[in-house]
Amino acid sequence: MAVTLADVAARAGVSSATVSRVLSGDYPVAGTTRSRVLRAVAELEYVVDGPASALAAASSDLLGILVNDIADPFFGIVAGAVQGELDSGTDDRVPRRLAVVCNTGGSPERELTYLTLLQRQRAAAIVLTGGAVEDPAHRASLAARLRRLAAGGTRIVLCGRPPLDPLEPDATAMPGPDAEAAAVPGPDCEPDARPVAAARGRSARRAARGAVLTVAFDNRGGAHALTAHLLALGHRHIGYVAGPSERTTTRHRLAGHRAALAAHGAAGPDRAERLTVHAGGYDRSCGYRGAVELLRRAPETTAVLAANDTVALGVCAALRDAGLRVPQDVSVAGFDDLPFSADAAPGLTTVRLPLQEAGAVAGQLALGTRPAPPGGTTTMPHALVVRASTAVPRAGA
Amino acid sequence: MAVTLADVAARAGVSSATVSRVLSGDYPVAGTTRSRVLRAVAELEYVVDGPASALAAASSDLLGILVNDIADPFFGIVAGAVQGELDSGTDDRVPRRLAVVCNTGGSPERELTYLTLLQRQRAAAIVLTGGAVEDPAHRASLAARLRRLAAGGTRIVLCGRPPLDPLEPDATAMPGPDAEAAAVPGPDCEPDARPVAAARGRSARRAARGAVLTVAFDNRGGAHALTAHLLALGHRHIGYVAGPSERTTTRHRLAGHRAALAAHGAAGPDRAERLTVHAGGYDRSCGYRGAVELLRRAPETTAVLAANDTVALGVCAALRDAGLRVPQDVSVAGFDDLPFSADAAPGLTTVRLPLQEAGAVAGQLALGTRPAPPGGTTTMPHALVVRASTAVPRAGA
DNA sequence: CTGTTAGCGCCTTCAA
DNA sequence: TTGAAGGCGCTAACAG
Repeated sequence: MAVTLADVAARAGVSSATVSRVLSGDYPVAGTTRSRVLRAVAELEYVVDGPASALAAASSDLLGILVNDIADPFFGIVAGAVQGELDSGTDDRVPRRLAVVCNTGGSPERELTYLTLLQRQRAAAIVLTGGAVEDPAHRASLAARLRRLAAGGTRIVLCGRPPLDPLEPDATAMPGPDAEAAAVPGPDCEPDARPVAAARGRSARRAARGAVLTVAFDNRGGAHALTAHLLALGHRHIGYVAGPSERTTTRHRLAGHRAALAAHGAAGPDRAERLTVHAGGYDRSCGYRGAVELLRRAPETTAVLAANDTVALGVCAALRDAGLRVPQDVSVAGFDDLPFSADAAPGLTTVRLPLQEAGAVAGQLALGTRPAPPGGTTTMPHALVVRASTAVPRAGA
Repeated sequence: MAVTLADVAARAGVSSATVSRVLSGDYPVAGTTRSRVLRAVAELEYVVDGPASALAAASSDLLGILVNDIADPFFGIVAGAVQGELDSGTDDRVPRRLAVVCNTGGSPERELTYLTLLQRQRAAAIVLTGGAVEDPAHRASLAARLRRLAAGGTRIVLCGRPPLDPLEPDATAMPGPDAEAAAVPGPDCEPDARPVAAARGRSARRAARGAVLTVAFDNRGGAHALTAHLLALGHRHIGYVAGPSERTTTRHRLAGHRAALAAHGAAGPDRAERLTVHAGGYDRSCGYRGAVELLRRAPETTAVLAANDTVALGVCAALRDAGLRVPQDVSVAGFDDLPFSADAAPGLTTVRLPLQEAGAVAGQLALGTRPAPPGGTTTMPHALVVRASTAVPRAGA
């Protein structure tokens, strides 16, 4: 049906192997032959058959990107940056690799499902972005799955979620470097993760092969900085509209928040608990509902931290609808610094995460363009961005 | 390296053909055999080799989605909806198809490039979303390319851009139905497109095969409604911060705007021209710069229409920075009704486009789940959403 | 530098 | 209902 290598070969008067070599580029071919082949290719409008080529070469040029919500700019920015790396490396007009963006909707099952689909396509690399679901069963099966894929040669990169748990000593028969790579805790590891001292130091070079690499955000540190900012302004009744409770992102940000409160000698755990509302998701309506609930529970609240910028907008809307002004009556802060945050009215105080950069790094790691970092984990810096949505609490408070 | 069909067959004590049949499902196999095979599959953690299967079956389960900017929620929402259709149809836990989201960045070359990549992967269908570039050369080569793909059996769906131009009578040797399908003008066709009367009526059923289908937005109508709304409020100096000039979306929205002005006997073409600023893109900063330029050219402006909601936010920011209040001093309206628009302060008056629905329809068309519409084009309705960013002009104006 | 020759892993007739 | 066998289009040795 379609035109094949053999057709081109016949037209150019060469063997199909020669055509293949011309097309793949990385093999010496005489100039005249090459141009003759290229002409035939053009005349016949030949397009390589990806599946056949992948089968024969036992490799593919697909890069998978898993996102929790493709409609959320957070993921769009990261995914776009990952994809951008595909086009950069090559000088050719046509990038060789294809990025496959898969929308899991935050569902663990779909995450696993898409992993299967990508494995089926023999994806060269897979980048998992955004917070991970914390359910122990899923956590374990996902980790096992990823390790197996990595061991099979698929490059695996986690972007925006903590590294895989360290392996149990006997969990793998192969003396692979995965264990060490995963064992050095990044900032988003469990606070109580015991550093495996013996594992350090010898893995940096080997980590690139078979290891699960990580590009982490400092969610904990960001939330800490944000809370410290509010405390410094004089706030003592700080509410927190958190994301879904079973997500790593949620827990780490909350932990940073609580740590800052504790360091300040501010609230006891039960009060902090009362001032924390778990929204069901990361969208605007969750923020709205969360704020309503928070005001009901704790009308004395003078500041609200939100799970992210989108949620923060919902919080602002709820406050406005309740007749409260931001920041005169209540301060509000978000997280991520998405593009619209600067344009909200008032401009949103937030923590900027370098999404673009993180995506680019993840992409390079996935392509093998960038050496694996020591320990397997790169941590991106955060920056507190103070805008107009936070101010000193009103006098009466 | 990986476990193959033959391995499973050996384990289950059957032939590889039987395993293949069990896995593909659509073939009679004895119950006991089937369960034995499935057990072997599970024990070996067998995963089908996509490329091999695509090669042998001469078909693939990849669906391509081209977007102009994956970080823009407009595209995220549409792409997410398209992808959602893949998971719905099947009752299985594992959807068979994989969506490939490709980010063109609005570049014609990359659009063509990704088309090649998808063709190479033998994608079953391709959905092109968002406004198209209007450069005649690109337009022609893209159309030719899409028609060829469609003729080759790839389902092609345009979502959010106008249908392909009608074919020249002799442009194709095959008596394919494409010509008719593309010939019935949707609302976003050229105003002067001559309806090919003879073509009507006989194509609806056949359009599904080999035709390029379209899901269109009524950009023209939406802009008309928005402008009429401002005119009704009493505005007479209405500025327009348009998108990049060479995009279909830009031109159609602008045309609707101008038509409304003309119908109202409002502005002469030269004045309308002076009040129109072309931003270089669809992002916030373009809106900001566009508004600054507009204020410079026409300080008497009392209302500004923006290319879309994101641009509108930039416009609002520029106005605020210029000491102007929205809507007291200047009214602002956007387009699309993205989620954040409701939360802007003031809430943005805009035109709601059913992005989710359009994406779903496009997905169904691409999967063949939904019959092709008569004429090949489905037009989605728009709705004017009036919020707080538009009001009557200030008294002095 | 170029041609020849085997497969890659699976699907799909064709027989049994 | 199941098995055997050929080939999908390409790449990667291995010769020449």
